[in-house]
Amino acid sequence: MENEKAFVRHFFQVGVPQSEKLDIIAQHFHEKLIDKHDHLLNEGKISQEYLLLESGFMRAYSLDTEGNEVTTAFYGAGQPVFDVASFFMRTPAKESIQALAPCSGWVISFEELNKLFHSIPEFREVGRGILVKGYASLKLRMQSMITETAETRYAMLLQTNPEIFRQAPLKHIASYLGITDSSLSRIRREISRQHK
Amino acid sequence: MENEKAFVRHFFQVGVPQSEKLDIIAQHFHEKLIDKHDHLLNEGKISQEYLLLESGFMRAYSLDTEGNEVTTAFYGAGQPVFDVASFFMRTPAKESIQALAPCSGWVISFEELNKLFHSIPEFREVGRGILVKGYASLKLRMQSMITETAETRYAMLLQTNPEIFRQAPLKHIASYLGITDSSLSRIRREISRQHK
DNA sequence: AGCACTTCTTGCCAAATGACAAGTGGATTA
DNA sequence: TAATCCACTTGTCATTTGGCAAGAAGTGCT
Repeated sequence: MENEKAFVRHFFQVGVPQSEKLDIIAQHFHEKLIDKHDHLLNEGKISQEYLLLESGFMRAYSLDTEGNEVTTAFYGAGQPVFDVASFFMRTPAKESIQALAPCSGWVISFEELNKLFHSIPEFREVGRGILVKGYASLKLRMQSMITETAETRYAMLLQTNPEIFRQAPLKHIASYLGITDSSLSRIRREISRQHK
Repeated sequence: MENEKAFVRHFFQVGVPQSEKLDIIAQHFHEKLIDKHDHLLNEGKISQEYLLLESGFMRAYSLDTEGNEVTTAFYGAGQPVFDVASFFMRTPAKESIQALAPCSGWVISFEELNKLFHSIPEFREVGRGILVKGYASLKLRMQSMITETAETRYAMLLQTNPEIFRQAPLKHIASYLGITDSSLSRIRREISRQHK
């Protein structure tokens, strides 16, 4: 049996308990390696691959009207990585997805994923859950952006996602938090002063 | 025939062309009227109703840590209205949904909606499309929050969703834009000066 | 009509953040 | 090794925004 795809099977095991169905699901995923700094998706292209990231670290980013990069998401091992709008609506992506470390994972195409959704009800429930959770966390982030200061947002990110700070340069984290890298640097100085 | 449910049928007609399937779908929706200022959903409750708004105007809002209301969404006629996370994950809602004008529409329960999703593939495609579009527009809003000034966000909202300004008080619009009502007032003054 | 309440504006000042430029140290590369 | 680039910090100053309080105008209720 394809024991190399243990990661894929494990990922869906809670939602799809039956081993035979897990087999079918796992069959449709293919291994994917991405070098550091390489892209899974480029702005303007249509997202073709739904990736389950087994190891490594990635980020999504887009360009604002002045051409500055804005990091919109970070992805660690164990997370699904794809551009929701581009992948499901088959429209050109408004952002790029890039590896910040050497990455390995498993991909499936839109057509294959849809086939599985149609043939395995539990699998499409998992798929919907992934969408809904992404939606919910984006909403939380928006809420935090509106109601909290940059310093609080920084402190919370550091507490809840410390791995981001080990893998991403501060300028990416700054734009993710909605501030400039200078401001982030000042915030860090203030916090380090308080901790003396 | 249930011609009173023409709105529901029309809503799904593009995604579900077959009249017999539209019949089945329409059968599962029930009429709902909401008085001005009344709630479709209260924070802490589990969202039970997926609403298609036929007429009226609504908003979603939550409370920040200091107890201030933050408006997170506006809904006009023709839009689906529900708390994605609460409805699909069956968890307590983090926000409330309130009518800003007398509303009428059509609701379906989680169980009934799921039944339809499982039995009518085209219908679940429409359902996914609604989710994905909501996700995409929330992402756009986050991008705008990060890269644009409050004045630009105001100007764009006024241009793209002028109906909001006819139906919602400025304080709701302000928190939706991520600023205080005082700041919004100042922004409006500056813009009106420029237009002289 | 009268009263309370809400909405919106405005002024004043403080705090947060941005823009720009310079400088340091580390990593990479020719 | 030298040159270059990148990440991060820091300083200065301008701009944006918030907090707070007051007031005008409109709305709704009794």
